[in-house]
Amino acid sequence: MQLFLSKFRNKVDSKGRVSIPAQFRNVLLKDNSQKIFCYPSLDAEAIDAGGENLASNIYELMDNLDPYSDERDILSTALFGLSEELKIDNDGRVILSKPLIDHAHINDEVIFVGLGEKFQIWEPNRFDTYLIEAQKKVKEQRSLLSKRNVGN
Amino acid sequence: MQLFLSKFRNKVDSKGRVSIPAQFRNVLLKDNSQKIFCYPSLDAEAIDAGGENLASNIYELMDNLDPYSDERDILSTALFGLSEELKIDNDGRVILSKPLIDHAHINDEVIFVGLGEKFQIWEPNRFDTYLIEAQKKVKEQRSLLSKRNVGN
DNA sequence: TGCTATACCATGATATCCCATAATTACCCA
DNA sequence: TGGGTAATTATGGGATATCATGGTATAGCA
Repeated sequence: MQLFLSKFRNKVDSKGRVSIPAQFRNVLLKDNSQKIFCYPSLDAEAIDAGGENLASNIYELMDNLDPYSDERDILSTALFGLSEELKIDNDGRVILSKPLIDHAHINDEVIFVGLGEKFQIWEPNRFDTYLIEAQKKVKEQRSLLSKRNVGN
Repeated sequence: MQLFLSKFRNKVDSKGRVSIPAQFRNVLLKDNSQKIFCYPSLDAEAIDAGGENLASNIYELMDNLDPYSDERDILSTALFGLSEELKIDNDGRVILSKPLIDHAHINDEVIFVGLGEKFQIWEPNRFDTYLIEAQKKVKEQRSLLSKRNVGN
């Protein structure tokens, strides 16, 4: 499978349309998908997105639950109820839904960030601060790791 | 099979009519259904709904139960006694019956939530509280649910 | 008559489709 | 290697179709 890599900054136009980066579209095509599957990230103020592949991973999760149980309803509310399939138009654009825009605080520009088998859509400033935080954490962990590694 | 996904907020007009979201209607069409099959949710103050597919799944479930068991009696009363088929009119709307409205405490607006093979109809405020619970639960169970994708 | 359900029509908002353009990138060949 | 040409891409705008919603009219029924 081809992976979503690197990041791109695109505009949201007056009609709410955003171009999916061409590189990402190519990955989606291999996935034979004219849509992207999206949902609000659980840990971040961003949108998680991907193609058929990502979608079917989530469907599989749900398949493991008892079809008519209370538990399944609750989980599928949060997973399916907040997910969307956005059609990609002929020019390679999608329209983000209001709930997704709100969750990610998106205004008139977004960053697409490749994460391998999925990608995220961020409001640019939030992504910057997130990135700085993330790098800080990596450094901390690395110093922990290297101290430990001295021993064995 | 196509799934019910995402959520939509629609109005109930003075005659009690509600538009079924177009996306859901498309799923129902694949199911060759001009009606929706509805019943009060067992565990929630909401309405469960779906197409032919949902109805036949429930019949099937019932068939597998011991004909003279309490379990079957209870389920069949709870589901079939209270279930209805609502016609979808030419403009894509249905009229919710009084019992369904009462059970879900519906007023003049509703939320449609896709849950995969079925969807639910909620009074918006009640849905909000339920959703918060659902999200909490997903986060708790994330480690169980997802090896890869759902989380980060 | 009143009530209810159904069919039909009207409208504003939104989404979708199609085309145009500028900027960038890929390609080719001298 | 460089330079010019062609293809791709992101972005904008206008026209059209779809959708949710409200209203009117008609028919059935008690």
